[in-house]
Amino acid sequence: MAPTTSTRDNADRRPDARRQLRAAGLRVTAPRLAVLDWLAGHPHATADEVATAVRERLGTVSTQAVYDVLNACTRVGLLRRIEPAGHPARFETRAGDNHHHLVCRQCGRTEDVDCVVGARPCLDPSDTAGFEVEEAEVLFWGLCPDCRSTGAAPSSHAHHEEEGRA
Amino acid sequence: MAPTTSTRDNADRRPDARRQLRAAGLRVTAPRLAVLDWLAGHPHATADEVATAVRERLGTVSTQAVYDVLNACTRVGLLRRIEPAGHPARFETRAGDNHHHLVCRQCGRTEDVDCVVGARPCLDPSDTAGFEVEEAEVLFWGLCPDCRSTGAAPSSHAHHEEEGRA
DNA sequence: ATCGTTTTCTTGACTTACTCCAGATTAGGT
DNA sequence: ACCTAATCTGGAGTAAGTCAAGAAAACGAT
Repeated sequence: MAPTTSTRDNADRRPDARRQLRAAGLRVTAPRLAVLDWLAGHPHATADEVATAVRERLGTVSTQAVYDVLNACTRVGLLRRIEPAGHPARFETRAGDNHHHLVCRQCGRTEDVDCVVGARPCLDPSDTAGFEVEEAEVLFWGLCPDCRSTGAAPSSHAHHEEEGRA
Repeated sequence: MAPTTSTRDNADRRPDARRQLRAAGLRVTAPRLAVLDWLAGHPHATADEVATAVRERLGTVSTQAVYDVLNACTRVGLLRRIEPAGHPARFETRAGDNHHHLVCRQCGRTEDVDCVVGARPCLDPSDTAGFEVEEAEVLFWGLCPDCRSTGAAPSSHAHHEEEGRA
């Protein structure tokens, strides 16, 4: 949040990221380092949040670059993408272990939940319908503490706030 | 798929839908009946597919009307909306029971999976972080039979087909 | 240290899947 | 049959992300 870092390109602040990128066969670039570095301290951020943070550090970074970085890192497994229905995608550096998420229906706030079961795919469908199942994604939907206190209980349907457009 | 029905408004083909709408406090309209009726025989259809099907039956129906119907019915629980990451939302009439889904990463084909556990929320997170958990959504990701045979194994990262844009 | 190749970043248009708005239309109780 | 609220129509608007072409870096070899 508070950019205590100087304006100059501080590409080496997190040697981790550098190493990880190399190991994954990706080139080490300032935007990539900045994304990985910042995301390590701010899990579950949206692409937009990442872009803002990275720009604060590096100056100008194109939206496209941010998406490219996020996609490339996700592809090689350095990042994990979570896409809760109705909310923009969120990214986290905690990838690889198989943990799940708790998502607030209202504000989209996302928290980690350790896997209830254990190893991936962690659950088995009773009938796979011929599919080759690769992963079980578990999402717990609810209301975060903040949204709970701000009224608007999601209990029964039809409260005047998500009311179609009548 | 084959509209064996005559072109005229066959609003009564599915007395079920009529009854359900009334019970839910929604007005009985031709688009609503058509949507519910068709969807009953074509689960996991996208809004676009629904629109096409409904137009085949009723002639002109606005996109907005389709979305309104889908949203209204979802809101009162006559329909369930599934929104797999990276794919448009899908709708099904099997709502209320708590079953899960199997989604093809490639083509988005969706199939039902009966709940492994039982009653909602069906799973409990170890630590709710202060959230009021309401539902556990389980999505099994994989490849459907068709996409499996069309090559493109999703096994390891970086095969030339989802290659960012290099 | 410099070069050349390959990957990555920039700019900016475009797409998809929806939602919003204002006004015309219609359902259904009385 | 009427009235009024609920529902549709048509068209613009939005959010989130993708595509494309060329400029600029990064890496490896010289």
